[in-house]
Amino acid sequence: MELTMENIGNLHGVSHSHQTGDLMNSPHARQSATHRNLVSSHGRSAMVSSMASILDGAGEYRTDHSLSGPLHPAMTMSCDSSMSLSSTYTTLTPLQHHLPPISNVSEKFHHHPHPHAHHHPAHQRLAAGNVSGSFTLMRDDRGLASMSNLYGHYSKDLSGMGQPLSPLSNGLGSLHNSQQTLSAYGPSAHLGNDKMISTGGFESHAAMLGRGEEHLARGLGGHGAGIMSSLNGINHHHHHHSHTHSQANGSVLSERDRQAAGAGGQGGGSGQVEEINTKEVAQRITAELKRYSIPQAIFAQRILCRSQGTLSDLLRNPKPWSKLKSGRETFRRMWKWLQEPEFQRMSALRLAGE
DNA sequence: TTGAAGTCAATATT
DNA sequence: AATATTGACTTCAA
Repeated sequence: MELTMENIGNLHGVSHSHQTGDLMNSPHARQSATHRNLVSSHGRSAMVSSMASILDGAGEYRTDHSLSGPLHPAMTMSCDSSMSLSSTYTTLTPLQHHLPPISNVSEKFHHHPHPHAHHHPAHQRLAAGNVSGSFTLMRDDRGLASMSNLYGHYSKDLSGMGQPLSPLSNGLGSLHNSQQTLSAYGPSAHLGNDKMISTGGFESHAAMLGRGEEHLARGLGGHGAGIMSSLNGINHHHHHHSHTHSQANGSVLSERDRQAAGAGGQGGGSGQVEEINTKEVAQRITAELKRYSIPQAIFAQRILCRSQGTLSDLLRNPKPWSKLKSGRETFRRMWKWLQEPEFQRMSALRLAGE
Protein backbone atom coordinates (compact mmCIF):
# COMPACT_ATOMS: atom_id res chain seq x y z
CA MET A 1 0.00 0.00 0.00
CA GLU A 2 2.40 2.45 1.01
CA LEU A 3 3.82 1.98 -2.33
CA THR A 4 0.68 3.13 -3.71
CA MET A 5 0.78 6.19 -1.73
CA GLU A 6 4.27 6.77 -2.56
CA ASN A 7 3.67 6.58 -6.15
CA ILE A 8 0.92 8.98 -5.98
CA GLY A 9 2.91 11.25 -3.91
CA ASN A 10 5.79 11.16 -6.21
CA LEU A 11 3.76 11.63 -9.26
CA HIS A 12 3.53 15.28 -9.01
CA GLY A 13 7.08 15.44 -8.04
CA VAL A 14 9.53 13.47 -9.97
CA SER A 15 9.12 10.56 -12.16
CA HIS A 16 9.20 6.89 -11.69
CA SER A 17 12.73 6.88 -10.67
CA HIS A 18 11.55 7.84 -7.32
CA GLN A 19 9.21 5.12 -6.58
CA THR A 20 11.55 2.54 -7.69
CA GLY A 21 14.09 4.19 -5.64
CA ASP A 22 12.11 3.76 -2.54
CA LEU A 23 11.42 0.26 -3.28
CA MET A 24 14.96 -0.48 -3.84
CA ASN A 25 15.96 1.31 -0.80
CA SER A 26 14.21 -0.46 1.87
CA PRO A 27 15.14 -3.90 0.99
CA HIS A 28 18.57 -5.18 0.67
CA ALA A 29 19.23 -3.60 -2.62
CA ARG A 30 21.20 -0.85 -1.03
CA GLN A 31 24.61 -2.09 -0.36
CA SER A 32 24.49 -4.88 -2.75
CA ALA A 33 27.99 -4.72 -3.95
CA THR A 34 29.52 -5.17 -0.62
CA HIS A 35 30.16 -8.07 1.52
CA ARG A 36 27.51 -6.87 3.81
CA ASN A 37 25.09 -7.87 1.32
CA LEU A 38 25.50 -11.37 2.41
CA VAL A 39 24.93 -10.54 5.93
CA SER A 40 21.86 -8.57 5.38
CA SER A 41 20.43 -11.17 3.19
CA HIS A 42 19.88 -13.54 5.97
CA GLY A 43 17.55 -11.31 7.82
CA ARG A 44 15.90 -10.71 4.62
CA SER A 45 15.02 -14.22 3.94
CA ALA A 46 13.29 -14.44 7.22
CA MET A 47 11.17 -11.52 6.37
CA VAL A 48 10.33 -12.75 3.05
CA SER A 49 9.15 -15.97 4.34
CA SER A 50 6.98 -14.38 6.90
CA MET A 51 5.57 -12.12 4.32
CA ALA A 52 4.80 -14.95 2.14
CA SER A 53 2.82 -16.55 4.82
CA ILE A 54 0.97 -13.40 5.44
CA LEU A 55 0.08 -12.75 1.93
CA ASP A 56 -0.35 -16.26 1.16
CA GLY A 57 -0.07 -16.42 -2.50
CA ALA A 58 2.45 -13.73 -2.58
CA GLY A 59 4.21 -15.06 -5.55
CA GLU A 60 1.13 -15.41 -7.58
CA TYR A 61 -0.17 -12.22 -6.43
CA ARG A 62 2.65 -10.36 -7.85
CA THR A 63 2.50 -11.78 -11.21
CA ASP A 64 -1.15 -11.58 -11.33
CA HIS A 65 -1.76 -8.40 -9.58
CA SER A 66 -4.37 -7.27 -11.97
CA LEU A 67 -6.83 -9.58 -10.40
CA SER A 68 -6.29 -8.82 -6.85
CA GLY A 69 -5.73 -5.22 -7.33
CA PRO A 70 -8.35 -3.87 -5.09
CA LEU A 71 -8.15 -6.44 -2.49
CA HIS A 72 -4.76 -6.18 -1.22
CA PRO A 73 -5.22 -3.70 1.34
CA ALA A 74 -3.29 -1.34 3.18
CA MET A 75 -2.96 -3.69 5.94
CA THR A 76 -0.02 -4.15 7.99
CA MET A 77 2.26 -5.51 5.51
CA SER A 78 5.78 -5.14 6.20
CA CYS A 79 8.63 -4.14 4.18
CA ASP A 80 9.40 -6.37 1.41
CA SER A 81 9.40 -5.57 -2.13
CA SER A 82 6.65 -7.70 -3.37
CA MET A 83 4.52 -4.82 -4.27
CA SER A 84 6.93 -3.22 -6.53
CA LEU A 85 5.03 -4.73 -9.33
CA SER A 86 1.73 -3.85 -7.98
CA SER A 87 2.50 -0.26 -8.53
CA THR A 88 0.60 -0.62 -11.71
CA TYR A 89 -2.77 0.14 -10.42
CA THR A 90 -1.60 2.62 -7.99
CA THR A 91 -3.83 5.47 -8.61
CA LEU A 92 -6.93 3.64 -7.83
CA THR A 93 -6.25 2.37 -4.43
CA PRO A 94 -6.31 5.37 -2.31
CA LEU A 95 -5.47 3.55 0.78
CA GLN A 96 -8.90 4.42 1.72
CA HIS A 97 -10.07 0.96 1.98
CA HIS A 98 -7.82 0.89 4.83
CA LEU A 99 -10.33 2.87 6.70
CA PRO A 100 -13.54 1.43 5.70
CA PRO A 101 -16.46 3.66 6.10
CA ILE A 102 -18.00 2.28 9.15
CA SER A 103 -20.27 -0.33 7.82
CA ASN A 104 -17.57 -2.33 6.24
CA VAL A 105 -15.41 -2.81 9.13
CA SER A 106 -15.43 -6.45 8.59
CA GLU A 107 -13.86 -6.02 5.26
CA LYS A 108 -10.86 -4.78 6.88
CA PHE A 109 -10.19 -8.14 8.16
CA HIS A 110 -10.34 -9.67 4.88
CA HIS A 111 -7.12 -8.35 4.06
CA HIS A 112 -5.73 -10.42 6.68
CA PRO A 113 -5.94 -13.31 4.49
CA HIS A 114 -3.40 -15.23 6.18
CA PRO A 115 -3.54 -18.80 5.40
CA HIS A 116 -2.28 -20.01 8.61
CA ALA A 117 -4.88 -19.66 11.12
CA HIS A 118 -2.41 -20.71 13.60
CA HIS A 119 -2.49 -18.07 16.23
CA HIS A 120 -5.35 -16.34 17.60
CA PRO A 121 -6.97 -14.74 14.74
CA ALA A 122 -9.94 -15.09 16.90
CA HIS A 123 -9.96 -11.70 18.38
CA GLN A 124 -9.92 -10.10 15.07
CA ARG A 125 -12.81 -12.01 13.91
CA LEU A 126 -14.87 -11.19 16.84
CA ALA A 127 -14.12 -7.64 16.61
CA ALA A 128 -15.10 -7.38 13.08
CA GLY A 129 -18.77 -7.14 12.76
CA ASN A 130 -19.22 -3.95 14.58
CA VAL A 131 -19.49 -0.45 13.64
CA SER A 132 -17.93 2.54 15.11
CA GLY A 133 -17.12 3.77 18.51
CA SER A 134 -17.63 1.51 21.38
CA PHE A 135 -16.99 -1.51 19.37
CA THR A 136 -13.80 -0.23 18.18
CA LEU A 137 -12.80 -0.01 21.69
CA MET A 138 -13.60 -3.54 22.30
CA ARG A 139 -11.45 -4.60 19.55
CA ASP A 140 -8.66 -2.69 20.93
CA ASP A 141 -8.93 -4.21 24.21
CA ARG A 142 -8.88 -7.62 22.87
CA GLY A 143 -5.97 -6.82 20.77
CA LEU A 144 -4.04 -5.61 23.67
CA ALA A 145 -4.92 -8.50 25.76
CA SER A 146 -3.74 -10.96 23.26
CA MET A 147 -0.64 -9.00 22.79
CA SER A 148 0.20 -9.06 26.36
CA ASN A 149 0.53 -12.72 26.05
CA LEU A 150 3.15 -12.38 23.48
CA TYR A 151 4.95 -9.55 24.99
CA GLY A 152 5.23 -9.58 28.66
CA HIS A 153 5.78 -5.91 28.93
CA TYR A 154 2.63 -4.96 27.28
CA SER A 155 0.69 -6.32 30.10
CA LYS A 156 2.49 -4.11 32.43
CA ASP A 157 1.04 -1.13 30.85
CA LEU A 158 -2.39 -2.45 31.21
CA SER A 159 -1.96 -3.23 34.78
CA GLY A 160 -0.59 0.16 35.27
CA MET A 161 -3.79 1.56 34.09
CA GLY A 162 -5.41 -0.20 36.90
CA GLN A 163 -8.08 -1.94 34.97
CA PRO A 164 -7.20 -5.16 33.39
CA LEU A 165 -10.42 -5.89 31.80
CA SER A 166 -13.99 -5.17 32.13
CA PRO A 167 -16.11 -3.19 29.90
CA LEU A 168 -14.88 -0.04 31.35
CA SER A 169 -11.36 -0.86 30.82
CA ASN A 170 -12.07 -0.63 27.22
CA GLY A 171 -12.77 2.94 27.53
CA LEU A 172 -9.67 3.54 29.41
CA GLY A 173 -7.56 1.60 27.11
CA SER A 174 -8.46 3.71 24.23
CA LEU A 175 -8.09 6.61 26.44
CA HIS A 176 -4.53 6.33 26.87
CA ASN A 177 -4.59 6.56 23.24
CA SER A 178 -5.60 10.04 23.58
CA GLN A 179 -2.12 10.89 24.33
CA GLN A 180 -1.68 11.08 20.69
CA THR A 181 -4.42 13.47 20.40
CA LEU A 182 -3.02 15.59 22.96
CA SER A 183 0.18 15.80 21.19
CA ALA A 184 -1.67 17.54 18.51
CA TYR A 185 -2.09 20.24 20.92
CA GLY A 186 1.51 20.66 21.57
CA PRO A 187 2.83 21.04 18.12
CA SER A 188 0.22 23.34 16.96
CA ALA A 189 1.28 25.60 19.67
CA HIS A 190 4.91 25.46 18.85
CA LEU A 191 4.67 25.51 15.21
CA GLY A 192 1.63 27.44 14.67
CA ASN A 193 1.58 25.42 11.66
CA ASP A 194 -1.63 24.39 10.22
CA LYS A 195 -1.30 22.19 7.34
CA MET A 196 0.67 19.35 8.65
CA ILE A 197 -0.74 16.03 8.64
CA SER A 198 -0.18 15.87 12.23
CA THR A 199 -3.11 15.25 14.26
CA GLY A 200 -4.86 18.44 13.77
CA GLY A 201 -6.94 18.75 10.72
CA PHE A 202 -6.38 15.32 9.61
CA GLU A 203 -7.91 13.84 12.54
CA SER A 204 -11.32 14.95 11.76
CA HIS A 205 -11.07 13.20 8.50
CA ALA A 206 -10.01 10.10 10.13
CA ALA A 207 -12.95 10.20 12.36
CA MET A 208 -15.25 10.72 9.52
CA LEU A 209 -13.83 7.84 7.75
CA GLY A 210 -15.03 5.67 10.44
CA ARG A 211 -12.04 5.55 12.56
CA GLY A 212 -13.75 5.88 15.81
CA GLU A 213 -10.85 5.54 17.97
CA GLU A 214 -9.20 8.78 17.62
CA HIS A 215 -12.01 11.11 17.69
CA LEU A 216 -13.35 9.23 20.53
CA ALA A 217 -10.28 9.64 22.49
CA ARG A 218 -10.35 13.20 21.66
CA GLY A 219 -13.74 13.58 23.04
CA LEU A 220 -12.49 12.44 26.32
CA GLY A 221 -9.99 15.10 26.28
CA GLY A 222 -9.96 15.71 29.96
CA HIS A 223 -6.76 14.14 30.93
CA GLY A 224 -5.08 15.16 27.85
CA ALA A 225 -3.45 17.73 29.89
CA GLY A 226 -1.64 15.29 32.01
CA ILE A 227 -0.30 13.38 29.16
CA MET A 228 0.55 16.46 27.37
CA SER A 229 2.69 17.61 30.07
CA SER A 230 4.61 14.45 29.90
CA LEU A 231 5.31 14.99 26.30
CA ASN A 232 6.41 18.44 26.80
CA GLY A 233 8.57 17.25 29.50
CA ILE A 234 10.33 15.07 27.14
CA ASN A 235 10.92 17.89 24.86
CA HIS A 236 12.43 20.03 27.38
CA HIS A 237 14.58 17.42 28.81
CA HIS A 238 16.32 16.75 25.66
CA HIS A 239 17.78 20.08 25.23
CA HIS A 240 21.17 18.60 25.16
CA HIS A 241 21.31 17.70 21.56
CA SER A 242 24.43 18.91 20.11
CA HIS A 243 22.94 19.05 16.75
CA THR A 244 22.72 22.28 15.07
CA HIS A 245 19.55 21.92 13.30
CA SER A 246 18.51 25.11 11.98
CA GLN A 247 15.05 23.98 12.56
CA ALA A 248 14.75 23.26 16.13
CA ASN A 249 11.09 23.10 15.83
CA GLY A 250 11.13 21.05 13.05
CA SER A 251 8.50 21.68 10.96
CA VAL A 252 7.96 24.72 9.44
CA LEU A 253 6.64 23.72 6.35
CA SER A 254 5.21 25.27 3.68
CA GLU A 255 2.30 26.98 2.90
CA ARG A 256 2.44 26.08 -0.62
CA ASP A 257 2.28 22.49 -0.03
CA ARG A 258 -1.23 22.60 0.81
CA GLN A 259 -2.11 23.51 -2.66
CA ALA A 260 -0.63 20.31 -3.67
CA ALA A 261 -2.71 18.63 -1.14
CA GLY A 262 -5.75 20.39 -2.31
CA ALA A 263 -5.05 19.51 -5.84
CA GLY A 264 -4.64 15.90 -5.27
CA GLY A 265 -7.07 16.17 -2.72
CA GLN A 266 -9.96 14.18 -2.84
CA GLY A 267 -11.52 14.30 0.24
CA GLY A 268 -11.05 10.85 1.11
CA GLY A 269 -7.59 11.19 1.71
CA SER A 270 -6.32 9.22 4.41
CA GLY A 271 -3.63 11.57 3.92
CA GLN A 272 -0.91 9.99 2.05
CA VAL A 273 0.18 12.88 0.07
CA GLU A 274 0.35 15.14 2.98
CA GLU A 275 3.37 16.26 4.72
CA ILE A 276 4.11 14.89 8.08
CA ASN A 277 5.32 16.67 11.07
CA THR A 278 8.35 14.59 11.63
CA LYS A 279 9.15 16.08 14.92
CA GLU A 280 5.82 15.24 16.27
CA VAL A 281 5.76 11.81 14.82
CA ALA A 282 9.11 11.14 16.35
CA GLN A 283 7.88 12.20 19.70
CA ARG A 284 4.79 10.20 19.48
CA ILE A 285 6.55 7.11 18.36
CA THR A 286 8.99 7.49 21.13
CA ALA A 287 6.20 7.82 23.59
CA GLU A 288 4.33 4.84 22.29
CA LEU A 289 7.35 2.68 22.30
CA LYS A 290 7.98 3.57 25.84
CA ARG A 291 4.46 3.10 26.83
CA TYR A 292 4.35 -0.39 25.59
CA SER A 293 7.95 -1.15 26.19
CA ILE A 294 8.56 -1.92 22.63
CA PRO A 295 12.23 -1.83 21.88
CA GLN A 296 13.37 0.27 19.02
CA ALA A 297 14.95 -2.68 17.40
CA ILE A 298 11.65 -4.45 17.17
CA PHE A 299 9.70 -1.54 15.93
CA ALA A 300 12.35 -0.54 13.50
CA GLN A 301 12.63 -3.93 12.05
CA ARG A 302 9.05 -5.00 11.97
CA ILE A 303 7.24 -1.86 11.22
CA LEU A 304 9.75 0.23 9.45
CA CYS A 305 12.07 -2.32 8.04
CA ARG A 306 15.00 -0.36 9.22
CA SER A 307 17.71 -0.97 11.71
CA GLN A 308 17.61 0.06 15.30
CA GLY A 309 20.32 2.60 14.80
CA THR A 310 18.45 4.23 12.04
CA LEU A 311 15.32 4.51 14.02
CA SER A 312 17.12 5.85 16.99
CA ASP A 313 18.60 8.56 14.90
CA LEU A 314 15.37 9.45 13.24
CA LEU A 315 13.66 9.64 16.53
CA ARG A 316 16.21 11.85 18.10
CA ASN A 317 16.99 14.03 15.17
CA PRO A 318 14.06 14.09 12.89
CA LYS A 319 14.66 16.18 9.88
CA PRO A 320 11.94 18.41 8.66
CA TRP A 321 9.69 16.92 6.09
CA SER A 322 10.74 19.42 3.54
CA LYS A 323 14.27 18.21 3.73
CA LEU A 324 13.50 14.61 3.38
CA LYS A 325 13.76 12.70 0.22
CA SER A 326 13.26 9.01 0.28
CA GLY A 327 13.44 9.11 4.01
CA ARG A 328 9.88 10.24 3.96
CA GLU A 329 8.78 6.75 3.51
CA THR A 330 10.06 5.83 6.89
CA PHE A 331 8.14 8.58 8.51
CA ARG A 332 5.07 7.65 6.60
CA ARG A 333 5.29 4.24 8.06
CA MET A 334 5.60 5.58 11.51
CA TRP A 335 2.73 7.87 10.93
CA LYS A 336 0.65 5.16 9.55
CA TRP A 337 1.35 3.01 12.51
CA LEU A 338 0.30 5.74 14.80
CA GLN A 339 -2.92 5.98 12.95
CA GLU A 340 -3.79 2.41 13.43
CA PRO A 341 -5.85 1.14 16.26
CA GLU A 342 -4.03 -0.61 18.98
CA PHE A 343 -4.86 -4.07 18.04
CA GLN A 344 -3.59 -3.47 14.60
CA ARG A 345 -0.40 -1.99 15.77
CA MET A 346 0.22 -4.91 17.95
CA SER A 347 -0.61 -7.43 15.38
CA ALA A 348 1.73 -5.71 13.04
CA LEU A 349 4.50 -6.02 15.52
CA ARG A 350 3.66 -9.56 16.03
CA LEU A 351 3.24 -10.59 12.47
CA ALA A 352 6.42 -9.30 11.14
CA GLY A 353 8.30 -10.98 13.81
CA GLU A 354 7.09 -14.44 14.07
C1' DT B 1 32.82 13.61 -9.88
C1' DT B 2 30.87 15.45 -5.92
C1' DG B 3 27.82 15.96 -2.20
C1' DA B 4 23.61 15.10 0.17
C1' DA B 5 20.38 11.80 1.91
C1' DG B 6 19.49 7.23 4.00
C1' DT B 7 20.85 3.07 5.85
C1' DC B 8 23.18 -0.53 8.01
C1' DA B 9 26.18 -2.91 10.96
C1' DA B 10 29.33 -2.47 14.36
C1' DT B 11 30.49 -0.39 18.41
C1' DA B 12 29.85 2.64 22.47
C1' DT B 13 26.88 4.02 26.13
C1' DT B 14 23.53 3.88 29.40
C1' DA C 1 19.13 -5.22 27.24
C1' DA C 2 18.09 -1.13 24.97
C1' DT C 3 19.51 3.01 22.96
C1' DA C 4 23.02 6.16 20.91
C1' DT C 5 26.74 7.04 17.90
C1' DT C 6 29.48 6.41 14.06
C1' DG C 7 31.98 4.98 9.77
C1' DA C 8 31.17 2.84 5.48
C1' DC C 9 28.46 2.50 1.60
C1' DT C 10 24.71 3.09 -1.86
C1' DT C 11 21.73 5.90 -4.55
C1' DC C 12 20.35 10.07 -6.55
C1' DA C 13 20.76 14.53 -8.21
C1' DA C 14 23.58 18.49 -9.46
